[in-house]
Amino acid sequence: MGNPLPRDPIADAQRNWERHGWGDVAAPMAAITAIMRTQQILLARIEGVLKPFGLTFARYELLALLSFARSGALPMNKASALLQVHPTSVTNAVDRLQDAGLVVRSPHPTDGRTTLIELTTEGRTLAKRATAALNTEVFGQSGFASQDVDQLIRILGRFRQNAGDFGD
Amino acid sequence: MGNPLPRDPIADAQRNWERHGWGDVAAPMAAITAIMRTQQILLARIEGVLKPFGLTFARYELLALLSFARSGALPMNKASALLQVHPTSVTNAVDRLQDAGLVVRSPHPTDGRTTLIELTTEGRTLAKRATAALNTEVFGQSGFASQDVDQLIRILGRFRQNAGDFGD
DNA sequence: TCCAAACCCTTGGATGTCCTAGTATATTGC
DNA sequence: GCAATATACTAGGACATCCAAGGGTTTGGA
Repeated sequence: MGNPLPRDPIADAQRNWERHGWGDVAAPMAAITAIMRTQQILLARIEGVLKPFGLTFARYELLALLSFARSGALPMNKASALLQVHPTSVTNAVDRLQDAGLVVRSPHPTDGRTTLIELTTEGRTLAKRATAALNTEVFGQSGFASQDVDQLIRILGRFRQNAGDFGD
Repeated sequence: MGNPLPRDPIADAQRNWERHGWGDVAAPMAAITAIMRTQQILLARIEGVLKPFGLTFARYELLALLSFARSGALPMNKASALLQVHPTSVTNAVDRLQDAGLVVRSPHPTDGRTTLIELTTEGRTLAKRATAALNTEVFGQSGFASQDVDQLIRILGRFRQNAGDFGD
């Protein structure tokens, strides 16, 4: 989408903030902006690896989640909570995965309000192959040094907990 | 969108990865997933602060970029490069900002292909107010410890450089 | 018992992102 | 000088996310 810039645009923004009298929040601004940009880069890599499988990241996440459920099935509201996305996003993803024959919807045995999402055989197979691809092509070459990975997990873990993502 | 989960879903995913024989990439997977989730949380906070101004983050970023340009104007392709988004995304944002009277399009004086985006007076004022709000309500209370901010800037800065975002 | 409140999923609408083309203008090379 | 190539912006389409609203199901208190 573009060639490398001559200079780091986020460092420039940080200098601009300082120059305009916001020196006290320039560093957190830069850190947050860097997180946004890093997410964008990582998402693009992930989507690139998943494209040959006909998957997007949103659909892959759902598939992977189901593949780790003992029964291979989960209620939609559970999936929504675990993936931390809006219920309508799950509806959307399930629609497409179902069209692709990777999951099926089935009624909950005891609660008429709830719909279960269940992996099909093809869905389970594809999840396995896509996971292997992501592991070798993205996570296995993340570009983060080992100790930086630990730092990220620690810093972002604490942040997410403070943000109310999970108790414990 | 949901209540806090009893346990950290990313830590769970990491354990799942290890249990299924991907222990060597489980940590980077967890770090990357944490970045995705953190971005989601931060974006929601930012959008919440900008909503009263009638702005989204995408539009705010463009407005802020223009407000730091000496002349208050930038070619669209420059904005696309600096914000590191697709040109069509800039077109989209400019359409809406122009409808809101915050920017105007004007022809480039010497290059007939190029369109300049220029801040209006209202645009400049709104950018200033929105920046103040973000600084006090988001960046000023990011929830990251000062030394963690430094770590993030360092780790993510190196990552972005290796990813080809900028030279230097 | 039974009705109101709570919960679950889906539809429809607004935004944003990217990709692929298409149109217009500049630049380059012969 | 002119054709071929490159660059800039925009239109249309595919996806994803969220919010608001609606219809069906359960639950809980009067």
